[in-house]
Amino acid sequence: MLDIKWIRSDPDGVKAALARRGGRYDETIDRLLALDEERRRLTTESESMKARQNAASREIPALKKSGQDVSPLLEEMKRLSEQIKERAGQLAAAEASQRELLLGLPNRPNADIPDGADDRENAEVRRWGEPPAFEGFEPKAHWDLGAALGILDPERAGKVTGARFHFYRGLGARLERSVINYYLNTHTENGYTEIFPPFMVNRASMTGTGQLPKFEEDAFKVADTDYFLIPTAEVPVTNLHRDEILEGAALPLKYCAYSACFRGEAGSAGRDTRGLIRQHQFNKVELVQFARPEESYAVLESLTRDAERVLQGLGLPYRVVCLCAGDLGFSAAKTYDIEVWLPSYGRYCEISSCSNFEDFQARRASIRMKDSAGDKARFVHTLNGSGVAIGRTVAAILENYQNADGSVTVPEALRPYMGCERIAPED
RNA sequence: GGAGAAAUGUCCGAGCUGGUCGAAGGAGCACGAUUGGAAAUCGUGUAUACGGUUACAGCCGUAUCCGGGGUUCGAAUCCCCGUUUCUCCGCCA
Repeated sequence: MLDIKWIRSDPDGVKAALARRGGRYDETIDRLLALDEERRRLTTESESMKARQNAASREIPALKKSGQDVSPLLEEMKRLSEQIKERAGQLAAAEASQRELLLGLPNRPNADIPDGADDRENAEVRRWGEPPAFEGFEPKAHWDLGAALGILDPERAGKVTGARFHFYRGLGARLERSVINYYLNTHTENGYTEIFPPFMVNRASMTGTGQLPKFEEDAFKVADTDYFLIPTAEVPVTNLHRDEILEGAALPLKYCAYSACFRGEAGSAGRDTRGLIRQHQFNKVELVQFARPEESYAVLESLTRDAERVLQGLGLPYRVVCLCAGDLGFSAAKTYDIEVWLPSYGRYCEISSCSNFEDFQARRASIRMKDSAGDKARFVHTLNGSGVAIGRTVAAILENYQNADGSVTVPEALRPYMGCERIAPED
């Protein structure tokens, strides 16, 4: 949520900043300003009426005590009370409309990120590792490897549930579990506190991190409740400190969390229909940090490095790109995507997204900080990044570590978890 | 799932036969006095948000006694709905 004071004091600056995203927000901002003026007028009016009412409330008992007739005053107050109620209704309506418009506005992009309309204009920041050569054979896609090895079974998942779900089997299931454990262990050894969150959250939490109200169609809602299946552990973990004032000395708070993630993937019909890349349910280890505002961009750099660390540990080639303004997510001010090399796609493919939300989420979720008791509380900056997606990691391991005979070599770092060095076709 | 009880400021805890209650009292904390220093004692102070005004001092106003609605001239106090916690029963991993 943007600060209404900023919008009020610099509407043209807001319009210019949001225009970089490519959407049209000028009209919303103009409506917001008009509504804000109306809201403040109603506030002033109703507050002065309430002041009169409160004054009378103090007079009435005294007048009664001295035996005076208070009925004319009561008559006046009855009328006033009705006017106050009328104002209260108007004010509530104005506040609700204003909040709705504010909640619908995306975050302001950081001034330093590149301009651009879509992912073609993202800026590559660095690369790590080399795509494998595959001497003497044509590499297979992970879904073909998975079928041949008997470790991935989307067909039966289609029967049991529906499209975009998978059964993992045998060493496939074990590989998924090993990657989760390897990631969590790496991050907790690196100073992150492990969280195992609820996989369903309420509406306030979904609003706090920015999934609602605008993107309700993307979420799975549990029927007959007000709960949503989480699209990412970012939601429960960021909302862990909703409506709290954090101690400045404790910042940054660093959390990592495994969760299953559930996404409707509305609007992506026909994309990535095969394999593990785009599923309604997938696993992810997420990194979340709560930072002092003045440190948040340094934290974004270190958080991104922390996410990269696990790919380096697995020896998977990747690159880091800085998203251009047009490709930026709704809540983010700046985002680095980490893209892993996927031979079947013949290109780098998103496996992690590390973002600084500045105070956008903190304002929605009311997460503040204070250095000492006398200080005025101010909003923290929230950050998160996948550290990293598990299904896509498994896809990348299968494809990058495949051998000419159809087997897959287990990366060194996973062998203690897997208890084997190779995944070979079942006899 | 059923039946009861509860939710007050940083904490504990009054008020809950509606009226001057932002809210007694205590603890804690801060400052001051006392002391060679400390403990004890005494004194003073001790919420947040928003709006207005102003010299960023301050002052004025509004809101906040779990959340939301209602009754009333007036609600921490009465009524309704919800949430959470506790106790008992049921059910279970």
